[in-house]
Amino acid sequence: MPVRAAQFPFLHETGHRLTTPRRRILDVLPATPTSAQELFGMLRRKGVKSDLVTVYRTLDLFTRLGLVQKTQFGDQTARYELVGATGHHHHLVCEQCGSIEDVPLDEQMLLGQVGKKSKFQVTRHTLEFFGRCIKCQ
Amino acid sequence: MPVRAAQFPFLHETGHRLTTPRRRILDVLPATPTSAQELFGMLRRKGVKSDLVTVYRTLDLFTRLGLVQKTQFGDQTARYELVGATGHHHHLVCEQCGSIEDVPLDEQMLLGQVGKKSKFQVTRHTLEFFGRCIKCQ
DNA sequence: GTTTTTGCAAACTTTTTGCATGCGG
DNA sequence: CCGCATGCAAAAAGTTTGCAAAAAC
Repeated sequence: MPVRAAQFPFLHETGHRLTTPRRRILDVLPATPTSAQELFGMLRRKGVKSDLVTVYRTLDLFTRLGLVQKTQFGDQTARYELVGATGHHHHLVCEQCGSIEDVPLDEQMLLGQVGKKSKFQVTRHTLEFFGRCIKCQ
Repeated sequence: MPVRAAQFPFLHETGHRLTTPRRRILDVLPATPTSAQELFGMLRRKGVKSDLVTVYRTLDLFTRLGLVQKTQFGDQTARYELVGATGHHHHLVCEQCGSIEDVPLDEQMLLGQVGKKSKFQVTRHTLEFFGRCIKCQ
């Protein structure tokens, strides 16, 4: 598990503790956008006793540390995904079946366009596509 | 008010009724992302008695009709804006003061990139930038 | 007249907060 | 041991639903 080994120092370096709940959440966190409730369910199913509040707090911490990326699609649910090996990418969200496909895109040009049009200092961005997946067409 | 005059037939054509609450909401709806609560407050301040539930239902209808665009930034609040004259555009959201700047971008290239990499059929997309506005830098 | 829409109450979902207890370093 | 982190209970915030009364057409 190179991912886990690589993530742990991250906590210590920033003055946070490596606790069992945090390790468990890191164990199940996929690289696909997943809600806190879903993660909580995944832990339960693995027989790990956990608390939804801890899941939220941990995801918030991981997001602040840059380990996790938080996204929101149409609904009012936040989704979290491990940034890990896959790196920065975007999503194709099927409005019929809810499936999510990852897609890497080169958006340098967009950032360049923004820079030309405004003095706004961009630190991050979200880019999501909605429509029909191959199966639902 | 060319906007209002242009919007109203939209309702009738799709079998919906032109009611006072809908007209009032259209009156205050800005072309900048605004939450249901905020709109409700704007109506109150104008002395218009209204109901938050009606605001939600109306915004949902307008969104389905394409009059309004729904977006969600980091928080769990949905924001709605009139699509009207400004047309499709994106947002620069300041994470310090919450101000929102509009920015028109040419994203054809991105859609082209998606088309090359996947058979997914894109119907709409969201693209938001976060960072520091000019004042907050 | 009859069908859509509204307003109110209440439910529901997701997320946040407060605080005593527990665990990591 | 000291202090950050957890778990529990409860609250907050945002949104949705059911239903009788009102208003469009």
